[in-house]
Amino acid sequence: MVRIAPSPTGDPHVGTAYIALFNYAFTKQRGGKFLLRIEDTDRQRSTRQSEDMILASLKWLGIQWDEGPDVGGPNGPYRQSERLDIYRTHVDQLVETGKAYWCSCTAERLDAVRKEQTARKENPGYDGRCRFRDPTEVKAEIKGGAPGVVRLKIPRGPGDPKAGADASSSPQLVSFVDHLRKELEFNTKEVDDQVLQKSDGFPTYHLANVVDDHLMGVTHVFRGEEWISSTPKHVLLYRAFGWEPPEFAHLSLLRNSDKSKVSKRKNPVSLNWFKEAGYLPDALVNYLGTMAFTFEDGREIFSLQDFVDHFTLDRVSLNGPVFDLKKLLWLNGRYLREKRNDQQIVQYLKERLFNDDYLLQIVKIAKERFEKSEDFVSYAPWFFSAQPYVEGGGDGADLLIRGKTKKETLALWEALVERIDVALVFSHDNVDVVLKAWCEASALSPKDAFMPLRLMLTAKKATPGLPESMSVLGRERVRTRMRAALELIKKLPEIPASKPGEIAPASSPAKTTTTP
RNA sequence: GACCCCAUCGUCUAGAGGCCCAGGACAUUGCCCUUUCACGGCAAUGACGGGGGUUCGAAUCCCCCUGGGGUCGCCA
Repeated sequence: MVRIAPSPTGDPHVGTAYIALFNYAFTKQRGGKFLLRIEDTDRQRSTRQSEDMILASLKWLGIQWDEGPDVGGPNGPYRQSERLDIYRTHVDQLVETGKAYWCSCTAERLDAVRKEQTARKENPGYDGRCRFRDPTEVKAEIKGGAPGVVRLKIPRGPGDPKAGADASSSPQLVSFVDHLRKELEFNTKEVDDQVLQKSDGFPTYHLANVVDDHLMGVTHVFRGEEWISSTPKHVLLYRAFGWEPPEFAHLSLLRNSDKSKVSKRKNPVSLNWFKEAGYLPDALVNYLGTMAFTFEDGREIFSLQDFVDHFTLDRVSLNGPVFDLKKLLWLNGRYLREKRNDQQIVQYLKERLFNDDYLLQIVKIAKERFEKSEDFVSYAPWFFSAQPYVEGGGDGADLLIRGKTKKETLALWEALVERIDVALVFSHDNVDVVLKAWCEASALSPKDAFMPLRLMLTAKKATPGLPESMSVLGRERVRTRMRAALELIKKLPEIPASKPGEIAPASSPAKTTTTP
């Protein structure tokens, strides 16, 4: 029994699919079950909409689970928010057996402690104040309104600054086997007295995932490398409950081209985007498979079933693979040519690109501007191409903002992408607000800023209004187009002024015009 | 900074001591096919991070360094 346990915050992530795929292959090969659990313990950020998208995306990719919130199963419920009483019981049990304790420290105090520790060059972490206090006193404070959390009492060894009266005489080591590596060992002085239950009564990931994995009968945990350093906490938790931990294996993380952990700021990561941008699910699954696995016979093109059939842990690689959109594109092309017939492609185009819903949105914002059907095609081709500006051969010179240097322009566009990223809903009205706020904060006039923006998104000077065009394109496409265009700007020679075609002297007054 | 993980072409990787002056794929470049562009075919460029060991012999084993990454939250 394995699981994928996504957190329903935001868009479905390509990393979720990647981890899900490896879990799926491992368990299906040995006839095991695959369950999907929703880790919605973050009350603020979890949404049902996000959950729905994640489920839909994984299904789109053909990765189907045997148990989950939508299909049910013997180990439900599969949403952590529906298992609160279970966690509470378990937390109580830990407190009663002295394996965990209540803590009433405020966020301010914790910050201060961390600061001091950092200043003293100690590792930041909870200092264990409430661990050594009278529990009834702590309880009273919590009743009186102090925040109340429950922390795990990590066994402490000698020389551990957080040990207090609990220091045992021998070093406290925790080890576990990572099936893709070897035995990994940690000293508990590197492990924090982790919060298990937050002050809102919800469990933290650490508690919920351990309790659920145990109760749901999960035998193997395949997850991202980012979890290695919290695995000791989990092992200690299993131990506190008196349970046997599952087998662990940590997969290396997908990377941006600069080798950092893949992120939306540097790469498209939303499965929604891949779907909208015309990537085929089987091609994407194939590609994700190649990110950390190679077939013994060297084949690079394989189906999900092939992957399941041939998967083996000793052919999993641990280098952090760079997610290379170019290679995915090549693969996708081969799938389109070799694994789809003409009829299927027509069908696919209708569904993905020329579906009624999308066309309707476009017509709604563009119809005033055309008089016959073909006008529509010549007027709005950028609704149907991935990167119109870049593909159109633009060099980026006309994307500079009037009166700004290259560097200033880049900073401004970056700031706008940032605002677009955090906008709650990508509706016409919201985009309008975002654009206006950005102009205002940057002391820009829309007149100077909107044309280059329009160009980078559409490669055209005449388009429907920017906010409505952007909202129809959607956040992911807007971000991707902007990022691609920014790369072009970066390659531009350093020219102080920004009027295309105009060579400004070194003593250009451009800089003096940057502030109104 | 502390702890941990990782280390072969620009990228994904093959390679589990001699078969490797390192093989494949993407990307790049050139040629062929072709009215064009693609597709396809052929070819070229291109890597074992550095230093010590072990060994008759090391990309492969060990150590150190370096580099990259992750974690250090009442987020997962």
